[in-house]
Amino acid sequence: MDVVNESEDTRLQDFIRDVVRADLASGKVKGVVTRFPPEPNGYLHIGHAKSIVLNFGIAEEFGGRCHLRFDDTNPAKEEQEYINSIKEDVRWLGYEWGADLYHTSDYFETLFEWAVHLINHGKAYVDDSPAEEIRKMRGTLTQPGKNSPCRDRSVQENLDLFTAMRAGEFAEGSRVLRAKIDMASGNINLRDPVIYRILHASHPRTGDKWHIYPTYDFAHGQSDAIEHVTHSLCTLEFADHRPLYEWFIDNLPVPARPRQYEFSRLNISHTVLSKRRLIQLVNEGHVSGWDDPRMPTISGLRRRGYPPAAIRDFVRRVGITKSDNVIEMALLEHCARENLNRNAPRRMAVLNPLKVVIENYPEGPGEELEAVNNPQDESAGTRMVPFSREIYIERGDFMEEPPRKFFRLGPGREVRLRYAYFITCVGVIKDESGEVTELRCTYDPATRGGDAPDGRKVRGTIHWVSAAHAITGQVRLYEHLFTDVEPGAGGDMLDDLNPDSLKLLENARLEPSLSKSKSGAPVQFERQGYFTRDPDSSAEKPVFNRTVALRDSWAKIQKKN
RNA sequence: UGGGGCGUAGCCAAGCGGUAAGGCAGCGGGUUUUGAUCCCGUCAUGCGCAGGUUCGAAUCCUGCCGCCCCAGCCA
Repeated sequence: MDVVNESEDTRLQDFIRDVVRADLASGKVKGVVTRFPPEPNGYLHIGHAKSIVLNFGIAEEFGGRCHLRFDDTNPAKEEQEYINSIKEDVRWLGYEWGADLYHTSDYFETLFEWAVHLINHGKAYVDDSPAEEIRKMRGTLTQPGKNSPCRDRSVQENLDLFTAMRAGEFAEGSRVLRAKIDMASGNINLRDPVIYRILHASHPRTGDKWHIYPTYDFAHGQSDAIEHVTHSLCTLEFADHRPLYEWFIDNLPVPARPRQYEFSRLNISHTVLSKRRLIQLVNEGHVSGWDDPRMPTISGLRRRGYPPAAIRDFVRRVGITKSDNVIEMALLEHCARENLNRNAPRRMAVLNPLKVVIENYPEGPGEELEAVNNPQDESAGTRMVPFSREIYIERGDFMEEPPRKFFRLGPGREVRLRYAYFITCVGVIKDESGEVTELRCTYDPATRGGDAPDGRKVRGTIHWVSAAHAITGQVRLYEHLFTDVEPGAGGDMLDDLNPDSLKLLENARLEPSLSKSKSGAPVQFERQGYFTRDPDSSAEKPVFNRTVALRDSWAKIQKKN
């Protein structure tokens, strides 16, 4: 394979990479530096993955580096727990920041000096107005704001007040420092934005050292400058902040001039990706936690069994643009299947067991039959699977009155047991209520391994597991968390919760080799889907989560009729 | 009624004045010891709408229309 051509073919194209290439080509920047700047106040979700893959990906592609920077300017809502989970998730996604781990709080002292610099140049002032008053004076979207009565304080008075603010001499919320820009600007962010507020909260990293904390706007661009970030990539809602970002860069003695570029955030059908709504799902108990396999969080996807490579592939396929979008969940699922098809070893598992007795098969321990581990990967080899007179098959693989095109088992019908024998159904046993409790079958010893020497064909091949050898486990089948493409579009997202998003199967019968499977490792249950062992598993009872079902054209045919 | 952003197929998305890439979904067919995978075919006389410039326009100009974001001492 021609490696050079391959990398050409897969070269990613988007407006941000265009800018990076141009800046590198013109010599505007000598190397590219990006950053992923999460606020440690929640768990990462797949929307963050888009940003992570973009930022770390660009650094990788252009031989630069990507910083991991915790944007920890608000001690009121940030916690160490989140810092830990974020690091774990970024690593799991396949990225490493090396020595480039930073915190905005590392720059608090510099930021303070720069605020003083602004005051000294008459470009910032302390405002004593209550929050409510400041809000009123800000004006509206269509009407200009009004100048605060504090706007023309002397430099000295501002300095004294700001110093006292730092010393913790004022009550929380009693005063703020504002940049003096333009109360009549059409851009509300320029109407004398608050850049420091009083917060008597203990910070996870700086403890009780500070009583004032910079706002996002006053911290972000300057942090980028301090770190010599060249391309500061963020989502569209920050586009309005860019003039402010640049105003600080223009008015402060910063060591570099980073540039901000905005792209649209990721949206996915049948789920929600806003921090607020994710928190609500967790806090109100609609899911078991941040890592519930139905959650679009990185930890949820991990527990669900999504390979990190599939997530990277997904966000790359989605692309980077400035248009609003809602990506169909089907694309994410496709990426998972494509990866798992290549990598997941195959096993047999009967989710809804129905006992089958093979009347002409000898009693006793049975035999072992060879099964292929992965038809897509010869190097995965084969394994031996025990077979005996009593087995379990899937209830859904038998119908007493099969409709047209049903290729599986029915009275008098013959099917192939995968890697085993052809069997024919010769009897159906039911209980008083009429429910089928057992099937009686005969097998053809000549079809051992699954091939008929006489060339006889069967339409169906079904999976099975030896009753005496099977281990019993719990299987969790997941569906979309929401029934609606856009949850909450019609009001409350809770109205759109899918009542069937989790189905528990307590009595699944698993091929014995499954007792050895490791949590997180993918496995395909033949004819059903991709699964992974859940950490809830116990020694006696393994638990498997369904990552994604196999495509099912039979279900599609049934739906049509 | 202010400022910013965006409109190419059901969902994404290339395209940068020379006659609409690709992926997902869908549909049709072939192979198959997974109704899986894989393979083949099909899917925009059309690029929000209306004018204009040009030999030629999704690309340039003008005017409309629609959608998203902004009035936290959140990020």
